[in-house]
Amino acid sequence: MTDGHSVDGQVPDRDMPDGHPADARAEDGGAVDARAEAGHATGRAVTIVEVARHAGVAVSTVSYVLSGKRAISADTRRRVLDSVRTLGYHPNAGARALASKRANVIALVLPLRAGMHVPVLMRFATSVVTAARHFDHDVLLLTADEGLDGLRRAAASALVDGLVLMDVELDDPRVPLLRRLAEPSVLIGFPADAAGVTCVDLDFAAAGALCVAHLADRGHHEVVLLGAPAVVYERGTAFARRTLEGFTAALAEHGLDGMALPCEESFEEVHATVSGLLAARPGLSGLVVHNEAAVNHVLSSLRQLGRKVPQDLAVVAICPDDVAEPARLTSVLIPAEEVGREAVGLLMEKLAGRAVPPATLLVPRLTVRAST
Amino acid sequence: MTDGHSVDGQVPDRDMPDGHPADARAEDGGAVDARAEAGHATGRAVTIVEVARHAGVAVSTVSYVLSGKRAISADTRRRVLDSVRTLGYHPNAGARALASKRANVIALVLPLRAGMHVPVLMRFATSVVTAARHFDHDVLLLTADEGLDGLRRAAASALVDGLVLMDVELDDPRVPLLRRLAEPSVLIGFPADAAGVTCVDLDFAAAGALCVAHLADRGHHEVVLLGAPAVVYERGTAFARRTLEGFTAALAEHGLDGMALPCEESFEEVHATVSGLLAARPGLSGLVVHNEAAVNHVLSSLRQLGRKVPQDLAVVAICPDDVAEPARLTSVLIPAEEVGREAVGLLMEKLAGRAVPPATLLVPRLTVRAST
DNA sequence: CCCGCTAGTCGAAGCGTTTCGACGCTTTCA
DNA sequence: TGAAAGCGTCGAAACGCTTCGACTAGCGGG
Repeated sequence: MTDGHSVDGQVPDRDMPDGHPADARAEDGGAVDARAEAGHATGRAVTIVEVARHAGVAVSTVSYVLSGKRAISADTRRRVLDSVRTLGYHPNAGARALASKRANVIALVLPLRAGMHVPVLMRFATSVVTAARHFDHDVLLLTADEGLDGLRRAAASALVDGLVLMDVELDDPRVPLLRRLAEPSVLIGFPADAAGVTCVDLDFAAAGALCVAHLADRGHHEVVLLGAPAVVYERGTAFARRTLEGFTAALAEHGLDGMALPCEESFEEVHATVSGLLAARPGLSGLVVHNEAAVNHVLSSLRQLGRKVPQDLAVVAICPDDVAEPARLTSVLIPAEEVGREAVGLLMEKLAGRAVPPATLLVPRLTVRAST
Repeated sequence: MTDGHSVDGQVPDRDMPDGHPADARAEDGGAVDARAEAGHATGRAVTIVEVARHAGVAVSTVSYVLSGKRAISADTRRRVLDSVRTLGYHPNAGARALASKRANVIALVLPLRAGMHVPVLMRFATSVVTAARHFDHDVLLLTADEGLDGLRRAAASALVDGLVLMDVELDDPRVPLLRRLAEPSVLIGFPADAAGVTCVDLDFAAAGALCVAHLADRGHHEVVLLGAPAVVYERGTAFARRTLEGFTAALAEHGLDGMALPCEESFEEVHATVSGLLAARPGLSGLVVHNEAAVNHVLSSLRQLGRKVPQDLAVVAICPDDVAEPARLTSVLIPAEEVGREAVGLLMEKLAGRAVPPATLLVPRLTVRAST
């Protein structure tokens, strides 16, 4: 409940005892960086020349202090850093990009397509932003509307140094373009032909298999996978297909009976699917749900049909923890944070000119909760 | 699947079999020709100097053709534009920003807080991106993690020209900062003290009142508002509070009996709230739901409790159309697209140095569907 | 004692644009 | 018939930073 304000602690200019921030004058007294007019949004910004003058050194020395690319004596370094703080200096991003040929910005390309679970997408997105900031990079948001031209434009104009793409399809038109782009890129998800591109994702095939193995362990003989909406499969979305493959293979491997069904996201459709399924398969005792939006509906539906979880039916979900946890669902976590971090990490490696593995598959982990 | 190549057609780099109109510098000739591979992401990018040489004009002329800031003869314009296309020229964003003091990038600040409905947030976000692109601007994504420092940094380094902030609280710590920033900003939502900042949002007070009026029209005498999770109110989120105010005022105005309740988002909690409510208020006949995440649970819950909508209970929702439509809910639309577009439009006006109204309230519209 | 190092610093040359002032020409209009 | 007022174009000066090469000391090794 104090969440809304927890951020404040990190912020120097809101330390006022009462809620009403006093006027700018009072704040400036306290904050180190505020003395220069910089604190007050005056017109012109502080430049490196002024910092150099203030510290009594050459412009290049300031630059080297800030970048650490050459040795600087402790004394000089301190003086420069002091001046930077006193004047409230922030390097001009455009000038820096022009001179260094690095914008320190990466593009996050996220097509918002039907059937994708937006909250999960956003978790990826925020983890990418956070990770990028750790490398002192910012994130430019590119959406589908502009299509390939958006990527081309951002790359060609040196607006961004590299790209992270989400929601990759098996036959994704962006992939051939990426192969030809000078800027490095990392995909979250796997296209059918991943040659020449760098990909990272949860190992969904292993995840599907893991769910089956868990249910087999628990002694179930007949299990069904409720997956993404049909449109997602038709489009060839990689993660959905791969889960399906892993699930199917594991079924055979463990000698279980079962099948997979796509699953829409409205309560009515879920309910129809579930009740149809239960009617058709009286022996069914295990359910794998790989659809964040539908998973709660599935549980409601089972409740409404009078089936107890896990007594009558065991349920394993493949979804983020914040969906699984409140519902006390045994689940394979979708590690959005980790994937985003990994993607950015790989991109930074490529930007540094280092080689990276073309494919990174994160090992799925299953957490047992109350539903199996 | 041919998409990946159809766009390539726009980069006419195959016009070259014929020699280019004799380039004076033989030595450079190689560089120009190499540009033919521009479509193929070769190393160095085309610069305005090469375009100027290719078109046989001065660099400044190319710039003026592209910016339209000075009159250029039709003939020259055509030649320059041809060269631009032939060489696949994209102005360097950093250089442009440095020289013009405009990055052509705006920041989208979106704190991802508990209780906010992410899909709705994303609709705002994408509409902001789309609108920004119409003004030839890109969007930098800033999240909460960096807090105020993120804003300060982006603004001070001239990374962005202006900011759009979402999910504004009544007492938002970002507002005082914005007032002091040189960069213009627009808030989506209203803080308690909106002096000195530009805000735009749906008129939630009017929306709440509109729902009550509609129910009163339908002859209901006792109505309840199911709102956002409690934490959202405690935090002082403006839109939640304002809906509440509008609702309460309208209740009095129409002489209706009723009250407002916060509402959590899990099915169990919703169900508890709803059944408690029905037990406590046997006369209740109308429900206003302002909680995108809970609205489907409310309907499930009513179904489970054997209450028919709208016969036993009328339901009006305040939510985006894609939630209301499938459920056939009478609703007041949250016009995310329109709000985003308006916010960007206002920001562009401010960037152009023009005055804008400090507050823009979009008039709510109610769509009658099957639930009332 | 000279040489070559290294650490620490400086000056200046770009980086690719935009934009300002200037320069010839034409038109226009007192 | 000039003066004034465009029009279309050019050259060059910024813009604020990074980075390269050069320079100076101080120092250890031959």
